[in-house]
Amino acid sequence: FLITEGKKCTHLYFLEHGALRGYYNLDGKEVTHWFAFENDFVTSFHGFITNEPCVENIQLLEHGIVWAIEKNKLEALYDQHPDLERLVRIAYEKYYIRLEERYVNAQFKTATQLYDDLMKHMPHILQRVPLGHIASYLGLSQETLSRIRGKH
Amino acid sequence: FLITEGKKCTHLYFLEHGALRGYYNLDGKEVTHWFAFENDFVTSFHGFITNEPCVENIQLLEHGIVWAIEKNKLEALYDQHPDLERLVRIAYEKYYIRLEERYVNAQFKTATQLYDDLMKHMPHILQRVPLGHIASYLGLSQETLSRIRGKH
DNA sequence: CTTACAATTTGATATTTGTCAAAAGTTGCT
DNA sequence: AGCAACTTTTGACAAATATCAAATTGTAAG
Repeated sequence: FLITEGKKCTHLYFLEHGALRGYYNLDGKEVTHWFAFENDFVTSFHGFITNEPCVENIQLLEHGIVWAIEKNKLEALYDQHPDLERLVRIAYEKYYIRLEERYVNAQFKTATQLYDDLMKHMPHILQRVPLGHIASYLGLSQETLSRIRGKH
Repeated sequence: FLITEGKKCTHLYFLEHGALRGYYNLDGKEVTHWFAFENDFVTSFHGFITNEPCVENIQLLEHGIVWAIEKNKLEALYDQHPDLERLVRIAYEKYYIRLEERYVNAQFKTATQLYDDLMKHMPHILQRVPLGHIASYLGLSQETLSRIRGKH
């Protein structure tokens, strides 16, 4: 685990190699809300940004290489290198619209469409991650996802 | 309308006073995906960030005051004033976690919980916006929302 | 190879929410 | 007041997905 529920989240991580999952507990269930793979920046954004104890867990799913930088140090670097701050601003822009797209999809597509989209955009995920995690990532029950998958 | 579907979205707006709604068309239906009120920054982020023609419409729901700045000018200002870029970075951070929260709610709460949360966080919305818009904002049909509302 | 444990699939049924159609309520205008 | 257009509510029914339980399959260790 990189981060666990209730702790402060003081680092931004960069995943050089491997797979991570971010999830939190809701009514006793683990709800996966993202996966990260090679070359992703990762943290519990809510905790990192607000400095409140974080609500989610970040779990390593494979062996991998992760780099970390402390929030304080990152902010000190912003002062020295406006270029870096620009890079981060642009990263946020990209992450924002990516999330926006996921939001719209989750809300208005059927289970089958969600699965097909995932197959198209992240086909490798199916080999690397157990089905239950994928189901909760898509907001479906594992049984529903299994049935959808059966129809091929 | 501040922005309509298919056009380039070259401005960032600041809503001093009034109410806006952002929506797009899906299978012939209008899907509202956000509202904005006093003191919100607004644009069609996807279009603004990628420079692609935008997919959404931004509509004024009341008389109001809106300020606008062109993307080019804003970026020129970033070069002159790193402080401004910082401000924008921080704004993106806040918008990001707000969207993240909405995402999780939409996916894992029941219709009734969504409505109760909205009542708690944006009670004024009900006086200012027609029910149909609110329903699609929450990802519900208007009939479902009406029935939920009836139980009080 | 066999056993034990975990992950996935299948089946039966229940719940939630959506859809369509009609009725009731609002609002603004003349 | 009375009409037209729009918004909200109500009812009957259909569809999608969740839930619970059990069976099956996959996997790693000894």
